[in-house]
Amino acid sequence: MTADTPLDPRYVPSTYDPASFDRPSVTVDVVLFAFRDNDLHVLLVRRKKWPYQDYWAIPGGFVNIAESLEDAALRELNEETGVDDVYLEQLYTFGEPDRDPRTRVISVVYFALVGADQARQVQGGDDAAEARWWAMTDLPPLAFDHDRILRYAHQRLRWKLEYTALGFLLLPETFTLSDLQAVYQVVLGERLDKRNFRRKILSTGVLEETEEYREGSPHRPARLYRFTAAAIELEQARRRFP
Amino acid sequence: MTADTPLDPRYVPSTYDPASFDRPSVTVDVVLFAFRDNDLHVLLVRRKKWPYQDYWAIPGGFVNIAESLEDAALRELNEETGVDDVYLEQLYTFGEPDRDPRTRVISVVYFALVGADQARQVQGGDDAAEARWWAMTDLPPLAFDHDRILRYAHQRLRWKLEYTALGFLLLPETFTLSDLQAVYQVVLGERLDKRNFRRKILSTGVLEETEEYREGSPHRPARLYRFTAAAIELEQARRRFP
DNA sequence: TAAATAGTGTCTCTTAGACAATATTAT
DNA sequence: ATAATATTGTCTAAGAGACACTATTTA
Repeated sequence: MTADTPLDPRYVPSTYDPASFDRPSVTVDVVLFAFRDNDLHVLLVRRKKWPYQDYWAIPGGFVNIAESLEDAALRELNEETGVDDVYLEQLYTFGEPDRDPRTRVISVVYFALVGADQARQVQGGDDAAEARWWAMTDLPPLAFDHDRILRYAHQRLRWKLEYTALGFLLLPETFTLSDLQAVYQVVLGERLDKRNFRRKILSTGVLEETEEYREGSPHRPARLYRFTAAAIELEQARRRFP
Repeated sequence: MTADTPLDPRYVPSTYDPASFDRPSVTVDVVLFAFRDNDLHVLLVRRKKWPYQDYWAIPGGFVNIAESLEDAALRELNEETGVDDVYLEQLYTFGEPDRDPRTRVISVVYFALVGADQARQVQGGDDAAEARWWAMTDLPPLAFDHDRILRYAHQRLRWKLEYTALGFLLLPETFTLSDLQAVYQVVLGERLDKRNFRRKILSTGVLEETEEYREGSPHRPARLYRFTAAAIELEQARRRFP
């Protein structure tokens, strides 16, 4: 019985087709989220060639042969945005045979979050540029199966905010609790009670008060908070375990 | 700035080495768990060739060019075990450049659970055979980075039992609540209170009573339960969303 | 009747959610 | 003083965990 396992030299898989024994290509794509203008945004790039010319797509590219998947993701990201310090985790690997009309492409997709202040580099070109931020509520037509990927990434983000206190990853280094609540409300798509929200977030211990306030508005200034370094470390460790 | 993205024809990655511009190979591996002899077991196969000759490894193989990743996983699994109906989800994609000494191999690893009664086919050969079950508490030396993969799969299983009621996926079609509790205790590595365990599991609604009892022991017979089909459907749907 | 496992209920503590009034600033 | 947002506490309901005795079967 064990003689017809794939490890046996005599073994020939029933679906084997000698004419098409190419190896699939592997890309690494990155779904990068940020919170801008009170809305959740994704970074997309415009395609210049067939297929899906002029459609928008999740940034990504081929893995170099001597580079880890995560390094590839960080490199791609840095090339697109200049961003260096992001929260990154592997999202899912998409490999349906017909997702790219050119050839078999397997995409290892990463999920990244960046603070609103860190990703200014991309902002410059804006509409005419090749890469820009899009509000998740107002996406353009997307190339390949990228709408499905984006929906899944969005779901992962929702899940993350529901079960962890890591929403601050989408905000600048300091922020008010109202800022943070806005992130949660937009991502989760529901209104949250202010008192319960504060109690819950503060009880996790991932935030600490600064001595500063956001001044300049015609109302009481809000205290600024920052996250504790330990918070991210812990989550990264948990995620990166494999 | 966008001129040096990978989408630009002029772009040359800094790590590019023309001599080694092979495409990575892609394998699909499957970590298959079952609960046998009151212990958590994994299915492993023995390698016949270099590298890691005679070491044990997670079963897997190359993806056929026209086959989805999930189909590849199911095919590999069926070839090894004859098992057809398993719970399957994608676990993680491992792609460190040096994890296989022969060439760059990227492994999309799936996580599978099978009822103790369904995987008898492998059981026959036992020690001399090429594929056999190993208790997680007593693993042999493993090929490649497969110990790491196994630890991660084990963690995922722990997580799954902690947050869902899907432990029955490791059991035969009918089982007693004590059987199920044993699964949870072994996988989670802690003793559970019988009353609390039953209350919690039954409250999820994934189980239903049968009219049968397990007879033949010198004590009160235990009622047999089965899971509701809806339970698995739901979890599969949740997982497969992407 | 002894041995062995099956089966069952209550109390307490913690946590999550509903809910509204006061505080502070700029204009 | 008015407008606007910040900040704070209590009550209630539900869920999680600790805990021990009775029931049923075979040998």
